[in-house]
Amino acid sequence: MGLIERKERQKDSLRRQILDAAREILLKEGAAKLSMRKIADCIEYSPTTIYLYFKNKNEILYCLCEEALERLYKIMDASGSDETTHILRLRASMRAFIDFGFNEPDRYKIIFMSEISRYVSAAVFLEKDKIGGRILGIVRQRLENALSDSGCGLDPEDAFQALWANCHGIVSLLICLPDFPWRERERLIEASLDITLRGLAL
Amino acid sequence: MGLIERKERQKDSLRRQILDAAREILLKEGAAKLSMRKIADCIEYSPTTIYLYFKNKNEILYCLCEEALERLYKIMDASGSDETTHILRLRASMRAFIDFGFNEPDRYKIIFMSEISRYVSAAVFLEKDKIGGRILGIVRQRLENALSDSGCGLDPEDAFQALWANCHGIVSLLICLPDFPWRERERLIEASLDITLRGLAL
Amino acid sequence: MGLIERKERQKDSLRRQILDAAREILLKEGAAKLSMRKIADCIEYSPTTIYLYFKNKNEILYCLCEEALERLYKIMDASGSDETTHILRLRASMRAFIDFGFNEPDRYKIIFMSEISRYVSAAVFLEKDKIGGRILGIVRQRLENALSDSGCGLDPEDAFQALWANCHGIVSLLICLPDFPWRERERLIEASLDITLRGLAL
Amino acid sequence: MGLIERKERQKDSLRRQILDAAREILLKEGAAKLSMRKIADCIEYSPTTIYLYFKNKNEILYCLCEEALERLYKIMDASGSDETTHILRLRASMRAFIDFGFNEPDRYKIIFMSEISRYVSAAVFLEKDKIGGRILGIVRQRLENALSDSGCGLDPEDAFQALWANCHGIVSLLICLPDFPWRERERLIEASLDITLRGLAL
DNA sequence: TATGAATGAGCATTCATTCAT
DNA sequence: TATGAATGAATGCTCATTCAT
Repeated sequence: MGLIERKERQKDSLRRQILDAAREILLKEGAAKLSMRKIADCIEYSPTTIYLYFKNKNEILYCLCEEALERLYKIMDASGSDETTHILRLRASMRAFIDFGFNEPDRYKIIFMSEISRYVSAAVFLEKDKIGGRILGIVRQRLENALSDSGCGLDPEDAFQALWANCHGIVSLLICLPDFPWRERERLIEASLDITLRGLAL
Repeated sequence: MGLIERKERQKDSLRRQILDAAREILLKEGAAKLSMRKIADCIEYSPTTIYLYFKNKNEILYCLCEEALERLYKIMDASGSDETTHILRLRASMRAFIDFGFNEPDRYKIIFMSEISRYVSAAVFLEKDKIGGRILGIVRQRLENALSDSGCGLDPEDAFQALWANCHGIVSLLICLPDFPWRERERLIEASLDITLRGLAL
Repeated sequence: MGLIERKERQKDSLRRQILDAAREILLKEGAAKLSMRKIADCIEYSPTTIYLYFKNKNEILYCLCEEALERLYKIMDASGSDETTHILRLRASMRAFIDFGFNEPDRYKIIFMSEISRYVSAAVFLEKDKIGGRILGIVRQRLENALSDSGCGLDPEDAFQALWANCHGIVSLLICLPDFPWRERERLIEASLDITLRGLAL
Repeated sequence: MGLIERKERQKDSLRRQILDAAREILLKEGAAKLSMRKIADCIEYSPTTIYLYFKNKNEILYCLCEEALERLYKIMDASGSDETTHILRLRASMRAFIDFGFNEPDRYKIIFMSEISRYVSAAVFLEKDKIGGRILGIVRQRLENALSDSGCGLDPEDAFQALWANCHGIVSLLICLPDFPWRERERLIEASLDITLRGLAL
């Protein structure tokens, strides 16, 4: 392997380290505490060095967002693969979405609840073949399948959008008001899924 | 009369200006970017002056939240008063909640979607007789009434929390991703309400 | 008593209140915590009002210094009146001086150890008939009496200055380094007086 | 050599400038008025830069104090080495202490007369092997030697503390009230030393 | 006599970023 | 490729003081 390639690899590697550090800080200390200096300390390079790999802090956040979307995609894609009916597969992907929100709230927040989401996720969700579009596509497809099974007359896109909103609602509300005396989480999620799916006559 | 009253009014007015400026900044630039100086610049007073009207930054945030909650309460309280069944009253208050989100997104965001909610509204939602608690109480009561009519076995608090989350989901997701090709809003809201209420067997 | 006089009295009275408040804060919370606002709060007038009675904060400190000097004078003047020999009277006034330092350290500091001392006390100590001069006069006289009794050949002014410095040394050092493991205070003071007086052949 | 060394020197130099500026301000305007900004203005760098050389303001104060103490130690350590008796060596170190006060009043004030001493030097004087402790140790040892020669029954620690206070008294009083018509300094110092040592029966 | 309103200057500290090397 | 040095802008907040009334 030639010199150039090795250099390229090394370059990639530090880039990776930066993103990993940034993500770790983000997940551990929250977005407010994520600073260039902290990233630098973490990777044991000088803050200046980071600017050789990323234009600025925002670009790092942008990349984190992309990563988070990829992570969500992978989870959604894997969800429900061993389920036997359309409805169960649909339900599995809704669960996966919600679980992602609770298990990795900072990633969820960066995708759906942060400043940056306005600039990043929006675009990414608009087009079907972008990663955001593919994530939605999974759920949309399963919902369509389930709906066509059930023969109920609901418009699939109406249904999909409402369903997505419901899933988002439960995650974002609990994240925003963590101190509210919520029902035990597992129970609440299941109740919510039950209601939504029954509402869709599924 | 006369002088004192005028002075009082002037004092109130600057207080108002401060809150208005703060709200605007908060919603335009996010909670992290809201600073006393920025408020001061905006109202064209010195930062020091703000401290004559508010003890500190937190008090401003608190007031913003309180104001928004009072507005929401008024709306919720008035909703559905001319409806004839429990279900219709319930549906009316869900609509009112959602409409508030779309008609006054700034206020909605302050209550349910900003980081400040973590410091302020939480407490306000915890206690039944605080304003947040009273807002929720309206919906909770109507839901209970409707559920007891229907005789379905759902736990009312489970149902309430899921229902709240669903209402929040539709508002917050549309606010967060305004560019997504949503179904026409009215149609989407109604579809969502239909689904949720049907899911509750109402 | 006429109106003018009464007004004068009232004016005096608020002036007094201000000084009393300032002194209290000074003694209770230390010089660093003495602020105009705090004085105002304490006397339950607005900060602005203080400026009707004193040009600025410095003038208040100046007055406090004068007061402290008067207090010290009174103490010194009363000291040793029941003692029967020159030496005992001298020793009593040295004790009085040192005790004043420890009992009222903030007053002592304002006279001998503060910024303001540079501007106030200096002048006040230069002239014999100013209060500072009169304080020193008491000790100086007693020392002279004692020395002339003893017939030792020391120059009285040399002796006086050394003696004063010694008294100041013990107070100021203990105030400045309060955490040092000093001998028990009473014992230390007496030892120091013993040494000094013996050094003067008294 | 060359580059690194030069850089090192430059780095040291700015550190020095900061400390020098801080010392100057501290002594000219008092500890309360010493601010990072003022230091920055003085050295014509931005306030931020100071934080590249010192963790925070306290560290600067600490360094100032340490430096001054080191200087005093060096002087005390060298004092009286050519004297032939315990008493003369003791007297030489008292002179050295007093002379340090008059020759380098800035440093003396930092150690013994500023408010910073309360936060910094205290600790440094408490432990025998810290620099402050070592300074005192020199005098204490010489005094003990002299006392044991003389066979007088004074408690050595009592004597030491009184002696220290006396030396401090003469320096600090003359510094505080420079305009007072003091006896010629040399004469006054010697008179004071005579008195103190005679008081100790030495 | 008293005050409410307002301010400019100041504070320690943190941050993202730039520049010369 | 990497960095050390430096900075401008920002943060929340306090204080002594002024001015018009």
